[in-house]
Amino acid sequence: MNRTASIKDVANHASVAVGTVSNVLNYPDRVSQRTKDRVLKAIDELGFVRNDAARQLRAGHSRTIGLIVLDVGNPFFTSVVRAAEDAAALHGSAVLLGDSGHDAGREANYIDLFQEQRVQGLLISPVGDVTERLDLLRERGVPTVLVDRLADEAKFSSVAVDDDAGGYLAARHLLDTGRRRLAFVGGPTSIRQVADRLQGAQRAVKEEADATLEVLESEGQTVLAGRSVGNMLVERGRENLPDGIFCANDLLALGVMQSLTMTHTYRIPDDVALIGYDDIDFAVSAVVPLSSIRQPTEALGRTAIELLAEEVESQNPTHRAVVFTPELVVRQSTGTSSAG
Amino acid sequence: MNRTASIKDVANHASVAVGTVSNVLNYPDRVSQRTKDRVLKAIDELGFVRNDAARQLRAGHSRTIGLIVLDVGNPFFTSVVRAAEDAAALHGSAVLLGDSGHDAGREANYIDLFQEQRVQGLLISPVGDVTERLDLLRERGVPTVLVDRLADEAKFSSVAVDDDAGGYLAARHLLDTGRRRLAFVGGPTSIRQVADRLQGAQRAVKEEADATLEVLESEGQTVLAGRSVGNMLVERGRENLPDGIFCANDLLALGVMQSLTMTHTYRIPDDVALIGYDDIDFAVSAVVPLSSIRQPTEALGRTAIELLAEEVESQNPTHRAVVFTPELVVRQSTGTSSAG
DNA sequence: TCGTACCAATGAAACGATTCAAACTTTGGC
DNA sequence: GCCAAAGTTTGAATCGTTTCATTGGTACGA
Repeated sequence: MNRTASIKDVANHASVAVGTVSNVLNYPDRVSQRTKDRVLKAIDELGFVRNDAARQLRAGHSRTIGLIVLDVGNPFFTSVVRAAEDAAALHGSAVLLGDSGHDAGREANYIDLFQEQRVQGLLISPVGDVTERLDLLRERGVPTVLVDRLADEAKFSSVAVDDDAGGYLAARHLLDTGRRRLAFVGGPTSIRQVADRLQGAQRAVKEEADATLEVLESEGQTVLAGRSVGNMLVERGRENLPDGIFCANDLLALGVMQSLTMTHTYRIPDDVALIGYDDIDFAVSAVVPLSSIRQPTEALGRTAIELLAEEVESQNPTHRAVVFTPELVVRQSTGTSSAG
Repeated sequence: MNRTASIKDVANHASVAVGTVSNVLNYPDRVSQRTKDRVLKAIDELGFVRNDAARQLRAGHSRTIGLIVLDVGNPFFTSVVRAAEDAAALHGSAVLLGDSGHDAGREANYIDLFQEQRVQGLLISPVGDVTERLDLLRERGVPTVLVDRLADEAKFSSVAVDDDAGGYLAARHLLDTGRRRLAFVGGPTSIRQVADRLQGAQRAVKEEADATLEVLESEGQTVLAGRSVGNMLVERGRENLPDGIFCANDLLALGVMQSLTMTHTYRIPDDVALIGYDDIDFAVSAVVPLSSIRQPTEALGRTAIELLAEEVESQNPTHRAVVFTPELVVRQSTGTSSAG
């Protein structure tokens, strides 16, 4: 077999017109059972596969949606992607995935590629400030939904998670379990997520007259950064130790946990309660299973697709910004002091 | 602006023929500087973006390569993807990424989608046994390279990593640092990777007359599975403890490490050396930085693209199977007994 | 028997690029 | 000033679908 079969080959083989073959594929109800059978048989025998380029060219629109994330390795995005794919499948669309890796150049490449492919629309978790590029997309009429980033509602729809609420949730949980001398670990605070989570925590702490919140700025958001903050706490000694620690993400929390438990100086949660953020897979299998704040990633992905579908279907551009509230996951690291 | 500009609009706007616009885009050398400038200006003013569907339809082939992996969340695949994207970019192609999530249905959907898109070729890390489906692809003339899976060289090219060599490397390292009573942790051994790594380890142990290798089968490849094996070891007591442990992956090793160090009964590497496999990000930030076997994921991704390019360019199907040897990464967990 | 619906099937036109033979223009040698 | 060669530009044909006005056939009621 030399060339892949075309719809014309199928038509000849089944002794029908090309339009009929097309109808079998797109509007089966318009075709009688008898000819439908013949055509399907011919398709099977010739191994015909629809040429999407031709279909798209004629139909004027594709069946694909572009999705550009900052890092496919990040479980947060992995989960969003999975949900988006499933939701898109329900709409009969497929997702083309691009990984910008926080690199503006790669992101630009993907935007160009997806434009050339004439995707139905674009879901993007943008690198830094790309207002100009996104404005261009808007002018070109490519419906776009921002993921994990709030947008000017006059211009774009967006889905995001309320980090302030997440911070509040974490701190409130520590307070509810009787902790009063809290510490926040995270940094740099120039990162919006970190700042918002801190702000939420502060809001919760203000509700309790006798509660305090100390901010321990970390150098980055890694296990090692967490461990060095933890080591510092160990050195400060027992009387200066907070009784509840909220870390801006789980990696930091795992690092802090390593420092505090490695030396066997302190016990979690008896001496100090610990809560992280993101609920990564490792949280549950830490030495002391880690309480955390879980982001509704499936809902994010699903809703992003739905917002995009809205934009695609309706002509007049009414944008919506959907904000989700994260969820508290309680594990042993913030259990009520069990040692008694 | 209603409709996106076509090449014809550009031609009108610049007062040239459509063929000239096409030449500007594809063969700039054939066009004089003067008209090139005029055309580029028109392209800019109209915001023209090439319609890839039309180009592909006429040109007969696309500029995209399909890549289907088992799990984008797995750092192994993330790294392969990244390398493949970069290598493809050098060839002027873009990678469309599909995540089968170990699900044959999703995999089939992506294969269909990519066929309809008429990708240049397919890189796939297949779910289970898909010989039939892949044979179909071969008949249809879609060049295919298997990733992380050896293939019948008469049919497909493939890239893979030599797990036997990796197992040998790990065990040999333990032996070289003076350990003699080794243990292998992993399971189920029905997984090819696990079996091969074990086999390699056994080969190394046979080289030393006084060395032994005990197999501790785990239930899965998770931190928790590792921890339960570790707890079992702790209970066995010091005299029955191996002095070197090789885990089939890093998660298991981290679990074993938790058990052994949590109780402060044993010290790593003084009482027992520990080495994992995969060199995940967490390995370096474990309580005791974990030695591991690193797979050459970048080389895998790059080579897969190159093999595919070979198949696309040459007509006669000569397939190659490229096998890479993994690399030993020494960290503290197998350091020579420093406590002395 | 005729007229009217209705249902199926037809096939030419269109989508927007690339390709390529042909037409046109410029250059340089004599 | 003429001619050939080299360099540019042209525009019709083509890729494989979808779309849709039109045709052919059948059934039913008058």
